Amino acid sequence: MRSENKSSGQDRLTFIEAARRTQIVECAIETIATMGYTQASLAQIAKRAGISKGVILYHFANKEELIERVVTDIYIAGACFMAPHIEAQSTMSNKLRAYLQSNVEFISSHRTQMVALVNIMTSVRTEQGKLRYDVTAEEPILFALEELLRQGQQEGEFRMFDTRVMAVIIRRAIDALPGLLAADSNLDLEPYKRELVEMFELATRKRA
Amino acid sequence: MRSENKSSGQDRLTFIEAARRTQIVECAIETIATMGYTQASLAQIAKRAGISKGVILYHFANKEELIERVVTDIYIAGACFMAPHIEAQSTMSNKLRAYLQSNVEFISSHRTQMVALVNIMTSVRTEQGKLRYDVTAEEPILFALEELLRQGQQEGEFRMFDTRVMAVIIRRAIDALPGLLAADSNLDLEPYKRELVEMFELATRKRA
Amino acid sequence: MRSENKSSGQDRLTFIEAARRTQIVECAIETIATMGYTQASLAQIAKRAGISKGVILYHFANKEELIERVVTDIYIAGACFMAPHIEAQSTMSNKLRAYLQSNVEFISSHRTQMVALVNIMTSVRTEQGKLRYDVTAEEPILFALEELLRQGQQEGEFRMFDTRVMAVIIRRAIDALPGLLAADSNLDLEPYKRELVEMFELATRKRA
Amino acid sequence: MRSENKSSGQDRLTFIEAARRTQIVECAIETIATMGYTQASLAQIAKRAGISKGVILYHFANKEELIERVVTDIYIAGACFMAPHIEAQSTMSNKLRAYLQSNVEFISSHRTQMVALVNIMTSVRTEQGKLRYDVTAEEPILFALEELLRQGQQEGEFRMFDTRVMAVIIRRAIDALPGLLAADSNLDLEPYKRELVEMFELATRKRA
DNA sequence: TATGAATGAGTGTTCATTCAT
DNA sequence: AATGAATGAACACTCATTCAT
Repeated sequence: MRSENKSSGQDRLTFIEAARRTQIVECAIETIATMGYTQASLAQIAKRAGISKGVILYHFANKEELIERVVTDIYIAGACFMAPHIEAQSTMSNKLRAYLQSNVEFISSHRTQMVALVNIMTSVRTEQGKLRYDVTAEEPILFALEELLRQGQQEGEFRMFDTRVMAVIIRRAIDALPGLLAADSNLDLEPYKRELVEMFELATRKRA
Repeated sequence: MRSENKSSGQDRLTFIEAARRTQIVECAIETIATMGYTQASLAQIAKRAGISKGVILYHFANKEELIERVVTDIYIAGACFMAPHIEAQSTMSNKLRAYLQSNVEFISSHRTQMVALVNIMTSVRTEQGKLRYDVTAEEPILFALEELLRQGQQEGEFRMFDTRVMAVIIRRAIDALPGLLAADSNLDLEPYKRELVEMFELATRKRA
Repeated sequence: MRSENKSSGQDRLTFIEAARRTQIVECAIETIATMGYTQASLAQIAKRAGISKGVILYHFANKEELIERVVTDIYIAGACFMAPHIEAQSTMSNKLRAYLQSNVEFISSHRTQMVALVNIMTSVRTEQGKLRYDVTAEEPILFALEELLRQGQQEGEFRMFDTRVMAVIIRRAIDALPGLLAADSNLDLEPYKRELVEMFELATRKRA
Repeated sequence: MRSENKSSGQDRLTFIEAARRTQIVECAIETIATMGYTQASLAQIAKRAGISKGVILYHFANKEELIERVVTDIYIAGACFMAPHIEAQSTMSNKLRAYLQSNVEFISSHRTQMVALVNIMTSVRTEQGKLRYDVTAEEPILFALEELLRQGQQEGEFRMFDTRVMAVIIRRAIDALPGLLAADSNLDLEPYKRELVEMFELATRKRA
């Protein structure tokens, strides 16, 4: 098992081990998306997976470790999906549009994951009571977006707004979508995509 | 006590009863803001109030009722503060600016309450696992804002965006602030206010 | 309840509270004496007391706090029993005899308590793995005995042995008795008392 | 493996098998000495040995069997060290002195083992809750010492004390040392050795 | 010979809630 | 109007043990 004897050389996981971990992560996502993080006890997750509670703690040292894995798995999937779209564009305003569009598309095609993710982000707290995975705490993500905006300003495409404020608002606008999906899982996100693109083009472009 | 024998006469609460309820609500707010909703057990709230756990459940039928009171108290205070500012304006774009400005000002001057509120909004769930007090679930608030936007469109001040989408994004942008305050309680909100006003003016105004 | 709101002024406990605490402590003692500390879970103790597990944790913040109470209760009872016997003697060698005799008598008349106590002393460990209540860690007790021995040396009654070593051996010799009782609860301790008195008289007295 | 198919041939163990068993026993000793018996789970022992938990249970039928092996290994080593010293003496009082001295020396030179042993002796219990390896339960050891004392009395070297009581006290005095070492692993045992020898000579010798 | 995987009973602890006083 | 007492279900987590490979 991974968490106990990491001494076994490489981090290469057994086939079966990797499969179990994936299965558990998926069941955790479904459980959290369905019942909310607070109700998603290990017992509930195990029940959904059709395994015993102990199995989870065999593969993950903690509930914390499981949740962290859920979060990073989703983040990585999102980044892998979005990156090519953004890099394919040359101007910064086109990159911003690609950022918004591909992000909404990813959310739209990964609804369960996104509902779970937002759930986690707004629920899990550190021992000091601060949100553990909050957008505002997700510095890397926020910073990358700020960087894009800054570059757009330097190259004369964007007006001189406060990049931190704009980045926060953009992330918040995007992160609203999973919440909307949680309330109505059949919601059509197309209008949101169009509107987001237009709105932030208007809000960022250099004034005439 | 209120919850059990509200039939036994008028809805007028005893003086002492009202005071106790107010005190408990305030302590609940402080506790939630400090430790997060999940850690804010009745025991913790009672401890902060210097009373026994039972007292809370004497004045409120259950924890749910207490939390609901916390939420509505804060909402009412916010609405009372914002309304005059908005009504003082005649054009819809000025009303929107007043909406944004007064909302940020209220948040800035009620930090503890706002942190608690956002905490509740992102934590409390119904039995079905849906967020109980989410912005998206706060139809009245969202609807009022949509109404303002719609009227601005009708009067030719605003361009023809999707009012629901715009309303959601505006609310999300504003609701980001308490989260930022929770992370850094000394944060200066002035730049956010300025930027929000400018951004949404750009995003809503009729194109040249 | 005591552990939660110690704000209530004096440490005066309710009648019923004190009774419950006493009852729980007694049941804890019986359970530990019967099944050993390791098996004496809160569930077992509660079962023996005919109450729910939660009641114990209502009256004692921790299992740790309960155990500490068990230990100090027994210590205090022992000290209260032995003190008058020792103080009644004027010479130090007579005080040592009174110490040994009264201690054995106390053990003999509090068999269950003593078995539980030794059980705890040899089982409970700190987070660093050291015994929490070991004789060797019971400095006050050891120190008091050393003091008696030292005074006996100063007054010329005892020979010049290492007081710390002698004190440890005396305590160990006495602490052996509960273990013997645990193995055979009907064991007659009289011979032990006589022999202990004689042995340590021979071992401590000034050589001819 | 040994426990299951010991019938399938001689009791001769494979080389590799013997080595593994020795290694596991040593790691168990270190783990118990370091963290205390209660914390010394199979997982911890396996971790220290760099092997999987299952290996231990492959070589030992259960935890109990492993612990028993730990205990007997240490006992045998102690007996092998002490026996020659004792047998080299002709008078019984000299034998008693040799017994005490060689025992303290063995303890002093096998600190880890002794700490582990005492840990086990004071922790492991039978299903009925009695100590499994307690001194008082170690009849053979106690009996051998009693025999030495009895012979000393018969040959007129020792006074007529109760041999059982004296044997218990001697064993308890000696068994105190590992506990002292656990608390302070650099403790110098020389004073203890000298004092023990003198004390028990005074306590056992025929009165003038 | 060895291991990774899984289990299920058990641990101490928290908590909203009930109820008699 | 208020409290102290009690409850029982739920929680994350630990552990010795089993078993197929």
